[in-house]
Amino acid sequence: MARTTGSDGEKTEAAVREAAAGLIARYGYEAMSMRRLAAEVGVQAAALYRYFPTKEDLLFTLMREHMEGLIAAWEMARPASAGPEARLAAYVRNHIAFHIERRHSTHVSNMELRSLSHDRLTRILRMRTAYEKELRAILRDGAEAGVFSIEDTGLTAMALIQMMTGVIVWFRPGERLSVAEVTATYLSMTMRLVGARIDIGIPTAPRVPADAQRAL
Amino acid sequence: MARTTGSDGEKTEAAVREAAAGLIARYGYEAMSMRRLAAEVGVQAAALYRYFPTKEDLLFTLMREHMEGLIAAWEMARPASAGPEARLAAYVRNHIAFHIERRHSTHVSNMELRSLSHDRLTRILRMRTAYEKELRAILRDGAEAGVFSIEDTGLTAMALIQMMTGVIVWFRPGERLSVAEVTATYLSMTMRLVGARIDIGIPTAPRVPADAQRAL
DNA sequence: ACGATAATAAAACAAACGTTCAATTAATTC
DNA sequence: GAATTAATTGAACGTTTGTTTTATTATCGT
Repeated sequence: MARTTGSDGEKTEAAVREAAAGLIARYGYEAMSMRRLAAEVGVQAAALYRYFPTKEDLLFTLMREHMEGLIAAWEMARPASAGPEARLAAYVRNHIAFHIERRHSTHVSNMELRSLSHDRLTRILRMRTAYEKELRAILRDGAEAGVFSIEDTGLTAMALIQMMTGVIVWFRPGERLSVAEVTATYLSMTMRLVGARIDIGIPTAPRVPADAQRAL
Repeated sequence: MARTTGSDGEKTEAAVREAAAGLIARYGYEAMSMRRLAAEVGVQAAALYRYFPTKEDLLFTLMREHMEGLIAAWEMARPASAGPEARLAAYVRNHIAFHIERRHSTHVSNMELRSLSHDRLTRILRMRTAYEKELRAILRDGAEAGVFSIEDTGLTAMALIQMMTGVIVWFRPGERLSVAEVTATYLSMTMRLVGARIDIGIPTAPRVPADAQRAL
């Protein structure tokens, strides 16, 4: 009734993170009890407190690492120097790929913000704002360069992000559409939405050519 | 310690509904206790059970009435016979207006589905699907008539709905933009997104003419 | 082989939860 | 004005919650 054979702190902590993201995504933060989480990991509830002082610490860790991962992914994917269209395309591709790959933590980071304390909420929102600022900069540059037609940069950025993040609500891998197909379609919807004239770079998608593309 | 002067069943029930929508939207269904809700209404927790047998019944009632209201609003707003552009414009206007007006119940209906029992979840999703089907029909008609350029009808419908519903996440009345301005901008973003050539009907918005509208 | 430490189990805590029940008073009906 | 019904209170029930404490065992460095 104590330490079990083969137990390893790092592995347990990783298992807790993953199980927590899954359970919170499915049932919600408040609905997930520490005992249920412990059972999912195959451990007693008290063991969780060796890795996370409180339940909220666990939630905050998941969110912080999600946002850090998102920003890091964008910094890797960001083109060093390119036109607004190419930068926007890179942003869309990175955003959709990241959010589909990390569905659970995306759900957590988007739906459970209200369960954070004021300070921690502020810190997460700061990261989010920094990430969204990148998109606004791209849109502004494109509008000033005359390659985009945008009425309101901030509003367009929010609309695009909501649209893209919404993928995780209905997308299930292995159903009608592949990730590449979804990404390609969202890319052309984005380009049309911002008023870009040409559909730059859909090279990754071996997709059936669109039946009606006259507007471009 | 019993019936209070001036107490009225109908008024209390309405107050419970409204307070519940607000509390659930702010703190989440699981985080809202029946005692907290009762305190908000100015009543004891036991009194709530005169109107709603269980907490989940209350949640389901809020969601069902939200969806019924949304569908009813669309049936009122739907043009009897008009082209796809006008029908799409009506859909967008109705959707945004309804969701901004009923921010709280929208939040509830979108975020708390997982707290419903299987049967009730099915019933709510059925209503939602019926509502979304209207949009898909408009998009399909427009694509077939050649006035829209759409790659994937279902995917475009989901993208539009996510984009429009997302308004409630950041929009706060009385800030930078008015409802009319937001609606007008979303309308033209929608029209561009579906590849419509002309921007039919933005007559309701006394907006500063967009600085860059070259694509239309 | 052994001491130190890492990892866990088991039991317990007070607090909060949804819900029920009997008692009590206001409003309505006849 | 008495009888009936509507609306609510206050107290209580058994569970479940997040968390703490203490004891116990596995692992690792030496």
